[in-house]
Amino acid sequence: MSMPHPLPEPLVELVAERFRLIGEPMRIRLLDRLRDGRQSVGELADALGATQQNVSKHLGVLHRATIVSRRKDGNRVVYEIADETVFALCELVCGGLRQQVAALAQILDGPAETPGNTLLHPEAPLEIPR
Amino acid sequence: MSMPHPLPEPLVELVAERFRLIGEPMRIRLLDRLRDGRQSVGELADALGATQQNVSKHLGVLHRATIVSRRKDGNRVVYEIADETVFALCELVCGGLRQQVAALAQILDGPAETPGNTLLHPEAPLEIPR
DNA sequence: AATCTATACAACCACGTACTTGAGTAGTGT
DNA sequence: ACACTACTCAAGTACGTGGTTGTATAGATT
Repeated sequence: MSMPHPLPEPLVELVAERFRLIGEPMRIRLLDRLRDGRQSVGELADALGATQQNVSKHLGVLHRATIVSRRKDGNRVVYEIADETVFALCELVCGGLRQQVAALAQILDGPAETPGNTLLHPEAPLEIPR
Repeated sequence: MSMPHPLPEPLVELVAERFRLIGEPMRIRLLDRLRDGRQSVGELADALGATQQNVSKHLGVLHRATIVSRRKDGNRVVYEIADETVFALCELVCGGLRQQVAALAQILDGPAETPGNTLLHPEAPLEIPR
């Protein structure tokens, strides 16, 4: 399950788009809300205090990317998570952030000798002054 | 190792920024090249056929986000991956893409009855016509 | 010292896109 | 048939940012 190494250009583009797609606060909020199960546009709009149009637009984007699925239910349109991997992605990112703040905290507290810490770059003299 | 559920707003912002950061073709190319080990700005610029300034700029962004680390080596500045999780992220994304094309292929080949396929939304009548 | 190389920084432009506002279209109920 | 609700689509605006060009600085070379 590994990627080709000199990452072929089209793949680069695809992956970038995917990340860019998720890298939007409103869309992350929507996905987070959808963890509670399928919900309609209006429900999501109310919950997030956003306009119905804006929510609809963002859901459209997520749908076109097959990250959420769409279902008509009478009058309303109900969206649902279609690609669960997004949450795994978020978990990973959060984990990375956690590691960074942990590394920072450790620096502030004191150098307690914990090797293998390549996160954060406090190897002092490496910084370039101006 | 789970995230808080009603994702707090600041976290939403942080995560989004992280994704947006990686969701840039040039930066993905740079990270991909750095898998071969530490490299200087010039080397990367040559390898990618990009201007030195542009590469430097993007590396600066990645550095500020602590995704790469920076080291002065004589005349040159050498960059290196600092947060390996980015590759895990790419793997996950690629996996997701793979699943999607697999699902698509399956639809094209014929409905061979493989349940649990929530990716892609070919549950026909759910689409909204115009 | 003078020059060459490698890099970062600043200003600029062009383009994409998030959000708003306004209009159109299904479906529901009276 | 009419009104109401829920949603999508389209146009307009504002802002962020990727790429270019030009310049400044640090280190190596002669």
